[in-house]
Amino acid sequence: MALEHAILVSLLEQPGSGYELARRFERSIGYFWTATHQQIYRVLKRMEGDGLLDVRDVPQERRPDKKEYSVAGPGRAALSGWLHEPIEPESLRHDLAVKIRGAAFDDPAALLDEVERHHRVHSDRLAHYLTGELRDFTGPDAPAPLDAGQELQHVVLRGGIAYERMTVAWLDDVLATLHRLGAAGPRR
Amino acid sequence: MALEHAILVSLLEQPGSGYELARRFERSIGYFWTATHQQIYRVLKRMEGDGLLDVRDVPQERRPDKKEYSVAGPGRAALSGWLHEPIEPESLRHDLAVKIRGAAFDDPAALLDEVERHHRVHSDRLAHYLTGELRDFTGPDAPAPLDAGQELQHVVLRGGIAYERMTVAWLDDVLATLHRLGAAGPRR
DNA sequence: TCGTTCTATGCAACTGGTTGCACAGCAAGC
DNA sequence: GCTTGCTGTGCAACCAGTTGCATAGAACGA
Repeated sequence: MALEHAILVSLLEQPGSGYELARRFERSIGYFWTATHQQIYRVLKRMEGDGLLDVRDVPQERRPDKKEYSVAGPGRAALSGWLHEPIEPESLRHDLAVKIRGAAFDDPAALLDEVERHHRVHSDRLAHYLTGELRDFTGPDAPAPLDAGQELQHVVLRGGIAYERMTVAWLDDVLATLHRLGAAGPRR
Repeated sequence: MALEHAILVSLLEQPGSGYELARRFERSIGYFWTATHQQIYRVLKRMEGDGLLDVRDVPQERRPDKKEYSVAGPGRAALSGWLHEPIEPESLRHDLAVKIRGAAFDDPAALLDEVERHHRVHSDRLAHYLTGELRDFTGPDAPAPLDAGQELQHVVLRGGIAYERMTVAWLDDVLATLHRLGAAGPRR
């Protein structure tokens, strides 16, 4: 259950409410682990019950109160334990690849729009990551000597950048292949 | 539920039993969608009940009988419908990245073994994919002009190859970063 | 002959994640 | 004044996927 661990890491980097966590999962943490707010609230409650997290009610002006979570001692221990456990190298789960192979039994050209749409999404993500990298790590406003935490965040971000770059290049390959098949023989 | 669709594609490419499907999910289809035999049997049964698949009992010599599944008309229609639906571009779910960010709050050097292990697994997968590519698509024994289905299988395999290559390169980057941090200051 | 491996199928319990819905206060624009 | 959108929290139902276990015949080597 890596969501728990992702939450621990995120709260160690910066304590926050469920809502704030949900927003982080749309951004940085979400680059490599996604979660909806419903799930986050549920897991936070369980983790609090298990003593992994501390909560603090924070009244706010001009907005609803929030519960700010932070990592308690046992939470830190749980994370440390997990870090020392081996995990399975994970495999892809790529619907689009299933579709592409399935297109052999349908009209390959019909996939063009879909593939182009994915291409746009991944290009946008790539641009977004590159902007973030410039802002936080390589640009003039970035902290001059990065500390260990920042170095590690950067190497993870470089992974996201590499992934998106690779995906965009592959989708170019897919598009070229689909065009080639469309030109050769429209359908089976 | 892409497992259903992955099964349809696989059975269209070649009818087979649950057991054979499970083996394919360890190989080619498994490059981009994984499933255990328990799940496959359960889904096959449901799909048969829904009329998407036909079954045929095949007695075998020297081994237990098997049920050979093939795609029925409605199954083909279901696949075609799905191919025309847009799907969400998916995001990574990468435990290792969570661990790497978490290492900032523990001993980064302790991750070295784990990262090296993942590096080996991905290198092996890459080698395996490249062997398969040579055998089925680019080598002298490959069919000379590929048909549409083979072209599409090949472009998907190229995606797997690109993914593994990218991952191996990134893990090199991660290793270098961890070494650098270990040399600079052992722990926080 | 005995343990192991391979083919072949399956159930049951659990857990993690998704989807749909609800409530509430406040701000901003039409 | 009304709708829209943002912050903030949550429940309930469902579904997909994992884990552990069970069975059974045949082959194969120690």
